[in-house]
Amino acid sequence: MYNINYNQTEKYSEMFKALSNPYRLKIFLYLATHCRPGELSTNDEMRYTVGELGEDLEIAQSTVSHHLKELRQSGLIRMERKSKNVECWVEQETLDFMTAFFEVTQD
Amino acid sequence: MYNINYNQTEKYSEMFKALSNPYRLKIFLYLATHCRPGELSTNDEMRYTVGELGEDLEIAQSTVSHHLKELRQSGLIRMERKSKNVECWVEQETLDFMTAFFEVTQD
DNA sequence: ATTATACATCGACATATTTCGAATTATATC
DNA sequence: GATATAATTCGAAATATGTCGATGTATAAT
Repeated sequence: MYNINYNQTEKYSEMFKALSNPYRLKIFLYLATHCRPGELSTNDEMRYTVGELGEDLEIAQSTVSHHLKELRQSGLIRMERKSKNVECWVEQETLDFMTAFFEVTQD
Repeated sequence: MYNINYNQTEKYSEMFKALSNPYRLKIFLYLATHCRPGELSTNDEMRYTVGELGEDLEIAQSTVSHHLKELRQSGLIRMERKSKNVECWVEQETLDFMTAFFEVTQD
């Protein structure tokens, strides 16, 4: 019998829920895979605005906004207003947290 | 811009949905963490029956059955009838598939 | 101040999920 | 065959989620 941090299961289930919706998963993957290696998420080049995501992924604007909010609340992405736009990018720490989950399940 | 297997996003969102429910996540973690290293899932010792899961996790029996079905359909666990009981265990291949997801999001 | 652009929130409807007791099915025992 | 045990399916009610047009709000430009 092994210790697992059962306190964190709520957090994990929230993040899994965030990724369970096809639109949200697509948005998340789009952000994650457009982060070129070596570049930091602090670099404007690899952030996407709400509008860009809607256009690129062909999702209604209000729907994108709604889903981004959920992704943000679960901790998977971060958002920051930059003048008229709101920029979005993945939260690396949360990714590491997720990766840890599947390490716990190994051996 | 990086290749990602967008064909597999449906499968991934299904698995994430399976883990998004607190009960299902607990069941899955219970199965996963009670697999002691070195033992194979083909070993009866580390399988759990539907009834055991319900008792140990204090979930109504029909609820457990329902959630196990969803975990199985998403490919996260396997089930096999053994006389009166149905034994459950995690599907290692699917775990690897999940782990791969977060490797894709890295770098 | 007016106008334009980008995003968030609201409202509303449709659909899906969750949960568990009750009824049903499968298997074993006597 | 009758009974007991284990699990699935059914039914039903409550709750949650998904979607998007319409409306509201924040910022910038003129």
